Amino acid sequence: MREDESNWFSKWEEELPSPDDLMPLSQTLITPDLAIAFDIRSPHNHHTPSLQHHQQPPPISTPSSQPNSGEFDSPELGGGGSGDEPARTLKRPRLVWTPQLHKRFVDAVAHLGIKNAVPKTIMQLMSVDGLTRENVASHLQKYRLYLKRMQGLSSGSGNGSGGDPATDHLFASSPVPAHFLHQGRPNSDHYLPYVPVAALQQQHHHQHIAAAVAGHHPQLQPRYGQIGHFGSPRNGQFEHPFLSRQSHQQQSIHRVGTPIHNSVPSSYVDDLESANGVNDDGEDKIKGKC
DNA sequence: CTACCAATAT
DNA sequence: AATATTGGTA
Repeated sequence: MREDESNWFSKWEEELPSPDDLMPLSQTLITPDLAIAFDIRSPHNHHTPSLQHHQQPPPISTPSSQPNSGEFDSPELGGGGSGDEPARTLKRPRLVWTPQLHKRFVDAVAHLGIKNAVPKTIMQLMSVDGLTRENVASHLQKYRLYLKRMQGLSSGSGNGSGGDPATDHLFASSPVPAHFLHQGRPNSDHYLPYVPVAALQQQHHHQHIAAAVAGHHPQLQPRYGQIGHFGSPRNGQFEHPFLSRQSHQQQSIHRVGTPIHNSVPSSYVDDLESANGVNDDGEDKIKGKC
């Protein structure tokens, strides 16, 4: 009855996302306050990678030049206008869940186990700076619905089109760990594999990826201004300019049980996965690293 | 009081 | 449709 333990461990090992793939991801999500505090209102658009700037009223000031190409809106800047900022009360741009981010999310959930996969924990495990609990909670909610939906339908074949564009979207882009589909472990004790690290770290390495790309799907996701150079026109798949670590999140981690302290992986390897698109799931390769 | 979750709003 | 925000509850 309890051989589970050995089992899950084995499974766990197999499904290991590889530490490199896990921990140190970071996105350049900047918190508004921080940005402001640092005065990063860059006159040169420092566009935040995955954040979509919902600019305020772009009243006028059409930036002139290039009607079509660069739409980087510099929010209020542009030189023009808004001299004063709303100082406090800034809204954070909507987070865009890229396949990469989602992957991280799924991995985190998978490794935490559905049971312990709650927003706060997930958030901490993801270690994506700038990510808030609410961001994760919201996504988690949707993800759960997706899982449920998927359980009910296993029949494959029905769909003729080979793709359920309407059903999956982003979620389909990352393999759902099998055990997710039927969870059976409501109670029982199973030790926690490990507890997230506190994140006490400060690094000042300036690594910058500059532009990375952004080829957004021409078909979906219509407006995006990013500079579209770089093309991988028909290549598909997007990449994001990740990087930059700036940890600022700090909360008490009092969670339970087995205090297996683990240390912070200092790896910096970003997983520039090729984001598989639809099809070809290609789980990650597990890099056996011990 | 903090965090979760489901519902609801944008 | 995808995220955010809110409200009730544990």
